[in-house]
Amino acid sequence: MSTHFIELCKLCEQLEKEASRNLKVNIVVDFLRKISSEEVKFAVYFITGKFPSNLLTLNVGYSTIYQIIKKLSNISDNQYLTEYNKTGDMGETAKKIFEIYPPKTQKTFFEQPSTLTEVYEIFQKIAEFTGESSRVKKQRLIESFLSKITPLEVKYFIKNLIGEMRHGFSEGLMEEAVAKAFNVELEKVRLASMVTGDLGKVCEFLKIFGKDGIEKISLTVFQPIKPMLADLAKNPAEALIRHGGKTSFEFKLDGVRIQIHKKNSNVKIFSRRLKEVTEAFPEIVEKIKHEIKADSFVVEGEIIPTTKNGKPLPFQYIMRRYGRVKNLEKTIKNIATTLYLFDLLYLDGEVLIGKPFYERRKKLEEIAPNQMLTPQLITSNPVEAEKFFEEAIKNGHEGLVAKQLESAYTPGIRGKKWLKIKKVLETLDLVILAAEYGHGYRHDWLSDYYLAAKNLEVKPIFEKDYVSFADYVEKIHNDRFKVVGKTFKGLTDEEIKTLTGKLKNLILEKHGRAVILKPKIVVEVAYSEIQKSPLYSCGYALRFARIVRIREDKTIDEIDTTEKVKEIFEKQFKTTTSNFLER
DNA sequence: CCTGATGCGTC
DNA sequence: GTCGGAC
DNA sequence: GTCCGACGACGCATCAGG
Repeated sequence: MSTHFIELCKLCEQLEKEASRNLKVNIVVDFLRKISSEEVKFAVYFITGKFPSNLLTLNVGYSTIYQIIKKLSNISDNQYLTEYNKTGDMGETAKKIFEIYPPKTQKTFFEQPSTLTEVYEIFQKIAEFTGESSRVKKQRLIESFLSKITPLEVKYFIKNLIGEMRHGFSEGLMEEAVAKAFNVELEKVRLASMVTGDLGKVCEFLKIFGKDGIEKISLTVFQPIKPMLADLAKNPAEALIRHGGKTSFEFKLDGVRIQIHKKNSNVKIFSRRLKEVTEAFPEIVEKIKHEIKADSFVVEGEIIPTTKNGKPLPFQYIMRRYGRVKNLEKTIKNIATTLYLFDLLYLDGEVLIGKPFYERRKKLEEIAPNQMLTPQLITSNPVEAEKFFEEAIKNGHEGLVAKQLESAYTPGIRGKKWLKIKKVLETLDLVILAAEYGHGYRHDWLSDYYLAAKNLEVKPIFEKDYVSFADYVEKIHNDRFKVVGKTFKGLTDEEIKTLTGKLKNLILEKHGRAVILKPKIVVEVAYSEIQKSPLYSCGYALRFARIVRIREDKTIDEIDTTEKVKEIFEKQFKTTTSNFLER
């Protein structure tokens, strides 16, 4: 017996209205129970709005869907914008538009509503189109499907294309629902989800084999596992307290997190989101083959970009290597990498994720050469810990990760057992030069802010062509300010609401959902790093910028300058890699 | 053959 | 990746 | 303590279109 997509859409509408998590879970539990084993995994994907990334890559985004909605309903940009502004949600907007302007179709009489299987097949087909004119093919397929279904189905089909459900029910609560639906302990569901990377499959397994089916799921070589995550701690001392007085500290390295699976001479490297990236790192594969003394294993670590003699380079460099298929050999010559391992999850037939961290690390030390391990310090002394932290920073790393010695490798339940401690940089005082209306629950507020520093060398760029909105904003202000980033983080909803009111009085120009402002509001901004920017005209951008507070006490004459930004950028890597960066 | 738009995945 | 809000 | 939904910069590949 198959389930209709419209039933699932109605379920999602209920989730959207219901605030209580427990009730949301119960609604989904009932749904999962009555659905067939063939379709239950589709339900899991559609409700959470996420397909396992190794399963489907749609290559359809916001922009394509916007064109489709416009074409099918024949509305103007302004009509769309007016409707979108009411909710800030693309699916809901399409639903409303199609209710008033239904797509012209040749609807067959007696057409049956689509089943979950049929809808999934559409997604599969969308993903399968590649190569020449594939974008048109994807678009046509979506258009023809959207013209056949009801506005409510359109809403959720589009939400699934984008992957933003906005009904407050995501992976975490879905795990709870699955556990409850099949009478299995939540921890077991989470564990199974972690080792398969696919909660839908876990659910299917439970449907077929019943509650004992969960015991059959365990870590397998070449089946990537979801990585254990870390919580944030302010400083090493806090980490020590939270870990009960004694803990293991490791350098926190700024690269890409990877897990490496090996069986005999076969090696595969997987990313944090379980994508295979073996091709991009042939030198790592060789190292693994020759320098680790074991036949089959799963290890976890970080690949960071380095100079030839192993000094860390800025994060941006690793991205030139990551996922690359073109000019791979040449890039390998220019950007070296260094592999650091920090965990061992499986070794020669034995699954180790249930074992305490110190034991896994000990076994890792037995099979891997010392220089391949992340530097570690086990201590109960806050002073020593602080020194170790300073050492990490001095060597050009991000900070430390603290790992409770007794902790198993688990998905994020019962408190995160790993804690990251990151270096703190001095904040910058910047002016808000433009803003954008937000999306979803923030659609009524100017919640995304363009942050700019004072530009001392005022050389207006009237003759120069601007390429980006940020460039245009600078031009409006005669280049007196330079944009160094955008942020939506740090203010409370209440502060955003108040600020929106103030900003509305400063509007110079409106551009769609963006506004250009008189320079007036000064904010103190924190960030984790200053990057080289190919986008902003001043050449620098803040990484992970967030507003610390609004500086009512400061005027725009007192904000920081682009010179200061440049100084901080240069200071960041001075100790380790300045020579490399200058060439 | 080159360039800009678009989407994906890393942090 | 980081943050605030809600349960 | 946990989960969720807001969205950032960057670098790559791919495709559309001149």
